[in-house]
Amino acid sequence: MATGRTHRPATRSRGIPEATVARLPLYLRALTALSERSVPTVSSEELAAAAGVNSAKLRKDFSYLGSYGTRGVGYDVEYLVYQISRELGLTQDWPVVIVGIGNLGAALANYGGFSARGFRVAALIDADPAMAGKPVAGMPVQHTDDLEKIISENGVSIGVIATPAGAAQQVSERLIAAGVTSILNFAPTVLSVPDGVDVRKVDLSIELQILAFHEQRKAGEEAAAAGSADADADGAPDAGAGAPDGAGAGTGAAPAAALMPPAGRAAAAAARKGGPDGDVPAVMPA
Amino acid sequence: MATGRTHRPATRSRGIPEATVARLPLYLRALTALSERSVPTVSSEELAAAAGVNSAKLRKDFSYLGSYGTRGVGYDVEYLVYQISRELGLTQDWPVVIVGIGNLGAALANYGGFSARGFRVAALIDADPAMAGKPVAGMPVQHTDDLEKIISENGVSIGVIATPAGAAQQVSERLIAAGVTSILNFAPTVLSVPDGVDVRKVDLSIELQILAFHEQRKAGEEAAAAGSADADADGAPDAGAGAPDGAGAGTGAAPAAALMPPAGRAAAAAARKGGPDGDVPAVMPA
DNA sequence: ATGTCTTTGTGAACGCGTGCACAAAGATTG
DNA sequence: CAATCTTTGTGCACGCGTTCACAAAGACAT
Ligand SMILES: NC(=O)c1ccc[n+]([C@@H]2O[C@H](COP(=O)([O-])OP(=O)(O)OC[C@H]3O[C@@H](n4cnc5c(N)ncnc54)[C@H](O)[C@@H]3O)[C@@H](O)[C@H]2O)c1
Ligand SMILES: NC(=O)c1ccc[n+]([C@@H]2O[C@H](COP(=O)([O-])OP(=O)(O)OC[C@H]3O[C@@H](n4cnc5c(N)ncnc54)[C@H](O)[C@@H]3O)[C@@H](O)[C@H]2O)c1
Repeated sequence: MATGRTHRPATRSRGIPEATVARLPLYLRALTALSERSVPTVSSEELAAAAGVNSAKLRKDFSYLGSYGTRGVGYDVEYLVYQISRELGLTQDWPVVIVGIGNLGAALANYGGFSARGFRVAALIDADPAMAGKPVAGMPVQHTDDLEKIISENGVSIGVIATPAGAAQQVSERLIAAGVTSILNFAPTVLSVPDGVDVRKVDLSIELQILAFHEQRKAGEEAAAAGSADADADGAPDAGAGAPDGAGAGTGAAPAAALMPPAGRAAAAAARKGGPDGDVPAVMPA
Repeated sequence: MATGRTHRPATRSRGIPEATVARLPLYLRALTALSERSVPTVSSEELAAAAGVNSAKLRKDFSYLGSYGTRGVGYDVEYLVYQISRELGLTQDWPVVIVGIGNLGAALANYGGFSARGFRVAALIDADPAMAGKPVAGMPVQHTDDLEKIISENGVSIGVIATPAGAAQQVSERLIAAGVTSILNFAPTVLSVPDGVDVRKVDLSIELQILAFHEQRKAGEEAAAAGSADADADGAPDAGAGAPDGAGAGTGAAPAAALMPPAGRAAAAAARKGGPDGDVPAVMPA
């Protein structure tokens, strides 16, 4: 996920819970699809299924927006599309700049889903002089020197950062100084920004690591289940992925032992899914 | 953000809370940086600052892994790097396939951050016959026909979907049938998957919409504050930056407004940042 | 050893988010 | 108009996550 937003009491602002806000785009997408099929109304049950959420949750979410449904019937699709769009601020135009037009930045620039929802790529900015003027997605790349001018002249308040991690903080500072108050950061770094500026991050690496964690846990459970017959029931497969935990020098032991030998790793690895996967070196970042 | 995971009791699994798991990669990144600078130990305070979280939260997170710190001193960097890596399952090799080698897929394939953490791109798969054999990121693109074989032979359990939305569900089904149990989905669709399969999604459009919501709210508050004297007095650099907003591009073509009630739309638009227009309607979400 | 100082690990309180369950509201039918 | 059926809107309870605050643990100095 991309999470983010610098901490904030969240209170105040009479408004909608953060969790609900994060789901509104999901509802909107489902509703738009229904709208295109000229479906006039939907029940909370149907819409919830389409959006992949619980229907009670959906109704509660909508209740924060007001009472837009009709009991016994459901919600008017078109009306709800409008209400959610308005709530999200999509009834206005949001110029956006993308900074760092490399592999990812170029892909983003070419992405059609941008303009589909009221967002407009106002400019593409890169520090590489060789890129300046070069057209990407039918739009000339502009040099970082003009960043402030571009932000200011276009009234940009949302910036997307797709530069290398090392440049991200500095780029964010320039964007903010120029007037940007919302940043979507693709660089794998924690951005430090002043209050009042929202930052959301998208980090591929983190997503994969979270998946790997669950994958490992699943493999562990599988191994445990296979090992002790098949009487799973509710075994509560301890987190430590089984073996490796207890074995490794217990807690409180002298920490100085830098890298420990990957003990029971073999077990978990062997328990992997089907497929002749013999090797498995203990690859480790350092 | 990317959020996701199909619902799940979440409880059970004697283990680490989901929220903690999501932060471990963050800690790991900060620790890796310290490790590269040969810093031997860090306090929870320092590390928390580097990771952008609360120090109490960090300590509690680590407490789920065990007692790896030394009171009065802090945490041994190398040791912690190892423990977290092990917990996340990064001490083993995770082959990954990317399906849909278009703009985004190609960018992902070229991304170096993949292999940096134990993930290895095992194959690039696309349905376009014209792509087959073409090298992307030094690796020949393979055709979808061989998807099952590729998954099976490489023991792949993590798949990345970067196809158009329309193809995502079907692709996920093929991946799952072939043995994949974790999916990172970049297509803007809700994937329906069986229990036991983890799905995380990254949706640029949703992130932007969430930012737009907060941006709009900020603009509303600002307008309200400006209307009632200038009682703010809170350092804030006053994001406005004085852009000739209202006049220029502004809210050019009304996007979806053509629909139902033409109510507060004008007000919302007028409340955009900067514009020192006199009016100031107390823009408020209904 | 003893005392002081630093920092961890965690008990406890609190707030947010989720989901159940149901009364109320309105449509629909007779 | 009354009865019935459908679906919303929400009160309530529960569990997870966050944060505070502090006792205990250990390092370090004397
Ligand atoms: N490519 C991916 O799939 C992917 C996935 C996840 C995260 N990321 C992250 O996104 C960022 C970009 O990735 P990429 O693969 O496109 O890298 P890239 O090297 O292809 O592109 C980076 C671009 O940023 C430009 N740049 C460098 N410093 C700059 C500055 N100070 N101001 C403006 N532009 C600057 C460079 O000229 C280059 O064009 C990296 O931080 C990467 O870690 C990429
Ligand atoms: N480009 C971005 O920055 C971006 C950002 C967010 C989300 N997305 C989403 O990511 C997805 C890919 O975006 P893109 O810009 O790379 O699109 P694209 O059209 O450039 O690439 C899509 C690729 O998928 C391939 N494909 C189509 N059907 C397939 C199938 N059934 N099996 C395998 N491959 C198939 C196509 O041949 C093509 O190469 C889209 O769903 C898009 O909405 C893209």
